[in-house]
Order: sequence, then structure tokens, then C-alpha cells
Amino acid sequence: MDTQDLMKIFRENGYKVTAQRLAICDLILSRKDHPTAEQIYQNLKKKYPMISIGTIYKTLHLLKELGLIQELGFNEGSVRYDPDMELHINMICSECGKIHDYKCDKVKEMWNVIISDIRVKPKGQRIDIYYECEECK
Amino acid sequence: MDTQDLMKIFRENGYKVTAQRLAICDLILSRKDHPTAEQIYQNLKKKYPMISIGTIYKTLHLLKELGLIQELGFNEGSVRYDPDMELHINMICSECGKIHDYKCDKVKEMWNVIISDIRVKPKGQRIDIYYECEECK
DNA sequence: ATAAGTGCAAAACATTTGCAGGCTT
DNA sequence: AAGCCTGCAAATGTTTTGCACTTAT
Repeated sequence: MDTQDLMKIFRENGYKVTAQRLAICDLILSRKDHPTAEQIYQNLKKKYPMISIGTIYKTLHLLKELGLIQELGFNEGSVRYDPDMELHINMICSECGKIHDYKCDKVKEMWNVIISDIRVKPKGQRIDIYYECEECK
Repeated sequence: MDTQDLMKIFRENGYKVTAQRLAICDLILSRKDHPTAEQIYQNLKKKYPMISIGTIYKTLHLLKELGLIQELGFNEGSVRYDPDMELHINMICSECGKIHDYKCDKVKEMWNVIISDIRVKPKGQRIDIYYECEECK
């Protein structure tokens, strides 16, 4: 997903292309650690000191509506944004809170078995595993 | 899990048995729809008009610490409390938001395959499926 | 030119905290 | 009797909203 694709998606859906939107997309789509709105804000302020937290939230909602990112509410109350829309497992360290995605065919295969067993057509899913990461051990 | 068991658990862990704590437990352990703190509060006010929202939160944190309930942050930002600590799938209607648990051996079986594939010892997990429920169809 | 998007600040929520008085042990 | 627990209210933190100004189309 590069800038050209993004611009196309915005325009096709009747949204304007702005520097702020591109910057937010650029940041979130390149990061794999599921940042919070506040983390995105702090990071972008370096390059765009005038950007406001309200714009961050509005853009994140827009990206969610466009199906480009997923919003994940976590147990300690934090909300994080995940640009990976494919089936994957969120591996969460229960000590340090770091998250990384785990993706493989085996999981997809098993997931399909579960889905056909339940007999529903899922519109989306979310799988989290809490564990202790290498660094924290 | 009846009142006697709860009282025992509280006392064994050095916590006092109070009417409020028992009422909150009674409500949450009997409901299968994963209520929010506010919903628990509104419901209990009928019977205990003086109960405060602060007490609800404190008790929920206590129950979580004791491993009796699970806290689930959802995608629209809401936080719900789930008394089912076993492996199960949260089936969430993407239209009306209603949640019910799905539990069966097939899921456990598939889950074990996934776990052994990833090679980690999970401390906990969470599985959500978004779909359209019968009523909303 | 027009309508949508931005930054700012205030408002709205949800959750946590501090404390005086009440209740379990 | 002692200390934990409660209700209340204030504080905190996060997200949303309203509005005048700016920018993309």
C-alpha cells in the first residue's frame, strides 16, 4: 500500500487528500506494534508540530471506516490501531505489553475448521494470546 | 460457584465479605452477556440505591485479580466483564452488539494445534468472531 | 467557489483516587 | 478495637464535538 494507492482510495470514496492524512497513514501502515492514538500524535508532532490530536482521532476513524485498519481495545483500557486486516494472532506479552503479529498457514487452516464448525459467516475476527516474551523471561 | 464458595475465596485471600461484593458477584456470575461496569451499576441500584460506581470498579478489579472474571476491551471502546474463564469464543453481532459465548470441544482441539504450532505457553487467550446474529438478519 | 478538513478549546465520558465515616473480623 | 470497605466528590485521562479558519477540489 503506497501513497498513490491511498490517494486513490481517498478520492474514490469522496474524501480529500491532505498532508495530515497521508502522514498518519504513512506512520500507522509502516509500524507493526499497534500504536495508540497518543503515540501516533507524539510521533507526528516531531515532523508536524501543528497537528492536533483531534485530527488523529478523526483520521483513525476514517481509516477504520475504509477498512484499512482495525481498532483493538485492550484489557487495561488502552485502544490500539492495527494495520493488518488479514487473519493473524496478536501475541501480547503479559509482562511488558509488547505486541507482535503471528501469521501462518496452519492458523488459517485451523481457523477454517472452527468457522465451518460454528456455521456462521464471520465478518471479522480477533485472536489474542497472552504469553511471556523472550526478553521478559 | 455459590455464595459459600465466594465467601471462602474472599476470606482465604484476606478480603472481607460485604453485601456489595456479594451482590456484584451474584449479578456478574449469573449473566452471560458480559455487562459493562455501568450496566452492573444501573442494575444494582434498583436493589441497593446507595451503591456507588467506585465500589463497582474496585470490586471488578478485585474479581479480576482473584481470577474469577476476565476484562474484555472492545473495539468501540467499551470494556466488558466476562465470568467465563475457560477457552471459548466471544460471538459478537456486528449490528446490535450482543455477545454470547460459544464453547465446544472442536474449538479446544483446534486451539491446541495452533498453540503447539506457535510453541509458546499461553497465559491466557481471547477469541472474538464478528457476525450477523439471527435477529439482525 | 464550495465544501470538506484542520487546529484549538471546551465538553463529554469513563475510570481512578482520597478521605471521612461505617462495617467486618 | 482495628483496619478494611464504602459512598461521595474531586481529579485524571481519553475521546468527541463545535467552530472559525484554511485548503483541496
